[in-house]
Order: sequence, then structure tokens, then C-alpha cells
Amino acid sequence: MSARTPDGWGAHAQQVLAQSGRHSGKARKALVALLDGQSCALSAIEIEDVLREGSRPVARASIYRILDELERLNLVQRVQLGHDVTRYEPVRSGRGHHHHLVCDNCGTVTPFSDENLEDAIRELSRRLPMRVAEHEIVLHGACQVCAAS
Amino acid sequence: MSARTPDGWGAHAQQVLAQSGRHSGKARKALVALLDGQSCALSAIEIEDVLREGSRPVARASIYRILDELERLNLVQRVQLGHDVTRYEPVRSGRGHHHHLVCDNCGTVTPFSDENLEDAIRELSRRLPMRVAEHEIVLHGACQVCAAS
DNA sequence: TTCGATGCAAAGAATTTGCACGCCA
DNA sequence: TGGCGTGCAAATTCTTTGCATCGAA
Repeated sequence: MSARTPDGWGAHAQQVLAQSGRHSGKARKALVALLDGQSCALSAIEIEDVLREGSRPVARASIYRILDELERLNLVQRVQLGHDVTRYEPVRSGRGHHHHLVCDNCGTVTPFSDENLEDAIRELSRRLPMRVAEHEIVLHGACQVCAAS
Repeated sequence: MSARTPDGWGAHAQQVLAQSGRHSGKARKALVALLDGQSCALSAIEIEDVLREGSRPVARASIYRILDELERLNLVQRVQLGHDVTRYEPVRSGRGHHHHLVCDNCGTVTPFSDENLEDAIRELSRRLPMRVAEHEIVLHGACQVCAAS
């Protein structure tokens, strides 16, 4: 199952980028296209690998710069899952919003979503002394496979 | 307000460490003592600084090794807040359990706790295909000061 | 006395920065 | 054509590892 929606995040991202008065290079197009087809979080290095094998090699420095820019425009969100790995995923407001289960044993990452949780966060956000923009929830534990062994 | 409880985390940690059949060095004692008096998350480098100024200088490598060990014993939890910063905080089961608000503008970290949220997570955990051990919630946004300006 | 704990220094890995060139508006 | 976008390589920063020494049991 993909979280992609027709004419969804990718198009939206390109539009926001264009409106912020920037040129559009090939590296960025390739990266945005990759993220658009991605439902869960990737690290910069995973992105580099996928791009090198696939559409177009992109320098690592460019990847970081582009991700940085996308983050500033609130188009991608940094997600910290396992040890040290910084991952990035497209911010999809409606359908596609999710959080992550991380198996501390084998490192597997699984997305999940839960409306009760979202409600609790929305309600909580109203009471906090902060304008809450994003939230990130990570559950750690043992996945089915690892829990069995 | 401190999350420390009399005879609490520090003593518990020392006990677990002793039971796992290890010697007890001065560096580790100093680090555990520091964390015991700490209610929120610190990075390895902040820990190094505090120890150097305070009780006893501890080599950075030792800090990482000790934190690693404490994490394996489930005595501290890694917390990923801002960009890249890996922080560590004592795992306190009951009182003292909390999560974090991060101001994306000024970087301020504020702890909070919410029972509705904990309930939602407990209930959710039962339904997930994973044995959930820990969870981490980070809210990003603008703190009062930054939201005003 | 033995073996883990620690410090120091070097190695590694991820991320950032500087600079020259290429390409889009 | 001007300036942003990109690639390459060097520089930074955080973290890990190797090894000799110190200290607790």
C-alpha cells in the first residue's frame, strides 16, 4: 500500500518550490520524484543509493542541501528512528500521515497510524504553551519475528 | 521540579549494574550520579562538560561506552530531539516519565507529560504486531517566546 | 592476581562548507 | 546573462575502536 495520492505531494512540492522563486535543477527533480513515490522514511544515504541505481546519480552534498531546503519549506520532516540514523519523509497532511515502530533487535521500521493517538495529541496541543506544528511518535520494542526467537 | 525520587533511579541503576557482574569505576559512578540528579535529556557532550566542571572529568569515549551499557540494560533511553543531537535520559518507570516539546526556532526543550496520551499508547500497543518496550513522543513547533516574535 | 573499567589517540561515519562550473528563468 | 543549483573535495563534528594502564573484586 502506498500513501501516494494522484497529483499529490510531488506536485505540491514542486509548486511550493517554484513559488518560492527558485530554479529547478535535475537533482532536485529526481529527489522529489523519489520521495513522492515513497511512503515511509529514508536516510540521506539510502536516497543517494536509490538515485544512483535509478533515475539519476545525485551528489551527497546536494542531497543534504535539497533535503534541508524541503524541510525549511515544511515539505519533508526529519524523523529520528534507530541509533543515529536521520531519516526524511514527505509531509503528507491527510491520508498518509503515520508514525513508526522500530524493532530494536533487527532494526525493521514499520509505519502505523492511530486516530485515538492523533486525537489525544490534537487535544493536548491545545493546552500546551507552544504552537505545535509537527509531532513524531516512535515505538521501540521487538517485532514479531524477534519477539518469538 | 525534579523527577528524582529518594533512593530512586541512581540506586536502582547501581544495583542492576552490580548484579550484571561488573566492576564499578569512578567514571561510571560520576555519570550515574549526574543522571540521577537530572530530570531531562542530556547529550554526551553536555554530560562531558558538566562532569569536567563538576564532580570528575570523564573521557568522552568512556561516556559513550557507559551510556551504551546503560542503554543495553534499559536504564537510559536515547532520545532524538533537534537536528542530529542524540540525548540520553534515565528511564524512570513511574513518576518522571515524560516527553518533549522542541522549539524549532530557538531549540529549547521542554518536558511534558499527559495521561490521555499514555493511555492511548498503552491501548494501541496491545493491538500492534510488536512487543512495545519504550515509546518516544516529540512535539515540534514554536515556543511561546518564538511564537510571539 | 585477574579482568573489567578508563583514558588517550586514531579511525570511522555522517553532515556541512567552499568553490568552480553548469543550467534554468 | 545572472544567479541559483550542483558536483567534487576538504573540513567539521559526533561516535566508535584499539590499545596500554589502572583499579575493583
